[in-house]
Parts: sequence; structure tokens; C-alpha cells
Amino acid sequence: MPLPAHAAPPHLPQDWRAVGRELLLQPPELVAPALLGKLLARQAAAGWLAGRVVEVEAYLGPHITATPDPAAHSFRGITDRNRVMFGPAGHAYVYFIYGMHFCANVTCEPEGLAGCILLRALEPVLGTDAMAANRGLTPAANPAAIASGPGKLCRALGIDRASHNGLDLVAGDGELRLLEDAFQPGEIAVGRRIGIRHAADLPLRFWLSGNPCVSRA
DNA sequence: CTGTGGATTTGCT
DNA sequence: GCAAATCCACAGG
Repeated sequence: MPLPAHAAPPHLPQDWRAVGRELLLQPPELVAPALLGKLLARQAAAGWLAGRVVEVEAYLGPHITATPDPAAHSFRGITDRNRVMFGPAGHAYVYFIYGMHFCANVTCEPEGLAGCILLRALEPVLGTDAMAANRGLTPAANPAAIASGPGKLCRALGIDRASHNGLDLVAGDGELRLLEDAFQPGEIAVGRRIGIRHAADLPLRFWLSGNPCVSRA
């Protein structure tokens, strides 16, 4: 029997492939711009939700002494919260902030090094109506309002720490995945990271130039 | 358009 | 105790 017209797509497009883990073994300032244009997807009860990554920030591990990054959660070493950052590349580091919001990161560099990439904004691609509903918006909402910020992104995809922290994003069989298709990013812009006090001058925020789904247009 | 306060976890001082 | 990798509602000009 036919699916109702409003049902979320049950499958991922066939040409979407898991991002290779070797890409993520590099330092975060190289991985971050390389993640622009990739896809973050989550399998929800009603089907897959996905968005294209349009804005990211790099956070440097404490082994980098030439340009210390006290804004990184890993700066003072391992804790219960940041443990996954020190683990293998390609896993999700999800944390709770300001008593209200979750933020999602991709770990990078070999095990023992704590580089990671904060995913700051997505352009909705799959299950857009369901993503809007997760944010309390109607299907008619501006797509640029759905996941244009790190907290919004997690809410739109239904990502939380209890369910998703530590999951492998590139094993190819998870509920939460980092994927790629044939999309070729255009111009990439670089600037200062948002919302931090220390090391605010480091050019570690990257976004797709002119994309309306970036958190500050 | 700008500014402010509230939601309430985590980890350092 | 307090500030933080945030967002939204609402007040005021």
C-alpha cells in the first residue's frame, strides 16, 4: 500500500557514502573545511533526516602547544564529559550547554589526540518537514531557520547526549552517520569562532560563502 | 533594529 | 559560585 505523501523518506539515497575515516585522521584545522558540503544523517522512527554541513568550527587538542586553544573542552585534559574527544576519529562528541542545548562534534586525529569539529549549521536535505516539526516550526518555515546554529541543528535531527554521544559516525551502519555525495563546495570563508572568550582570534570557523543556512548571514 | 533575561549541565576556582 | 562552543521571547526605540 502506498505511503502517505507526508511520510519521511525511509531510505538514504544510493549515492551517499560514509566519509572515509582516513580524512578524519588529520588535524582539526584541515578536517573542518573538508567537512563542508558533507551530510549529517540520522535515522529517526519515521525515516531518515539529513542536512548538508554548511558551517563548522575546529577545536585544537591540548597537545598543540604553539597555538593553545583554551576554548576547547579538552584543554585541561580528560573528564567524564569530554572522554570521547580523546578516542578514535570519526565518533560523535555530543555535549549539553547553557542548560538548554546540545551541540554535536566529529572527533578527529588518531586515538589519544583530542582534535574535534563542532557542526554549527546544516542545510536541510532529507525529511525537511520532520526537522522543522522537531524545531516547533511548520513545513512552510524558511529552511534557513531550521538548523542554522549548533543547538538548532541537534534539535532538528533529534540528537542528544544520552542517545548519541560516542557513536561511530563513519562505520556505515549507525543511527547517526557522516556521509558524502557528489556535491562540490564553492568558495569557503574563514573567520573567528563564535561565542568564546579565549583564543577568539584564531581563524578556525569555516562556512560556505553566501549560504543562507549559516548561523549568521 | 538592538538589548536583555531565562532556561539550568558541567567543570573549574 | 560562576561562566560557558546557545537560542528564544519580549521590551523598547
